Amino acid sequence: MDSQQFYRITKALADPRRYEILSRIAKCRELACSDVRCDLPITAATLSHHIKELVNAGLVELRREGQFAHLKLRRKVWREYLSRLGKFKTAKFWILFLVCRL
Amino acid sequence: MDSQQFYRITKALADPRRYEILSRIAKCRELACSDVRCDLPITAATLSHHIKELVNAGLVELRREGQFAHLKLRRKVWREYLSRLGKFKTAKFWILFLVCRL
DNA sequence: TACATGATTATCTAAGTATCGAATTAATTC
DNA sequence: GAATTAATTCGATACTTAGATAATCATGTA
Repeated sequence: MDSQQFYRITKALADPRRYEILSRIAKCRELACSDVRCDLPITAATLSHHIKELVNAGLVELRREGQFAHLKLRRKVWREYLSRLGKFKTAKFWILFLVCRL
Repeated sequence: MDSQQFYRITKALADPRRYEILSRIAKCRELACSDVRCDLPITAATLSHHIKELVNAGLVELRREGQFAHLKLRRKVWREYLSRLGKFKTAKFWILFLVCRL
């Protein structure tokens, strides 16, 4: 995962509504746009905008079938993101790292 | 960690510059503002603004000592955040969860 | 006391963006 | 073909915010 994708994902998560949308998608194997929106107080246009951001970030996969757009979380990308986010390298880490290479 | 703090943290991470700042703080046990800024192309005022966001989010602890403000990552909060972020509850999870409680 | 240094606050601006309504495209159904 | 439904695109609006400058506060030092 390159820096650009990392930052796109971070930004995509930063809007609570969009995070909620991602969360709904993540809870299912696959979900249509209309089902995502069902009880959210936003218009279809707004949802479409959020979906585009999530797809651009590489977090969500979109499959068209007839009138419907089915959404799916790209779990591999999600795992990669979590893994990268978790890794601040501390001073202790670097000392250990260097010592182990002696 | 309540929802409000969760969203504050998510927002705090969403600016690349601020993430870089957090990253620098995380790499040390403690760091003064002036050391954080050393080679960043931003004014002290801007740094101060970012620091405030990080402190408000509960991610960074600020300790004053004379003229200096020393910054430290609150690692417990960071771990809690990562843990919460990682947990989308899938349908599979809920089925397992319910079955296990029979 | 005067000066220097680290940090904060206040105010402003430019850029970005969440949201909407209206129009549009595309597939389905009558 | 006409009507319906799912989704997208466009343009406008309202709000947020990263960043700057200038002024201020607080501490340390000559």
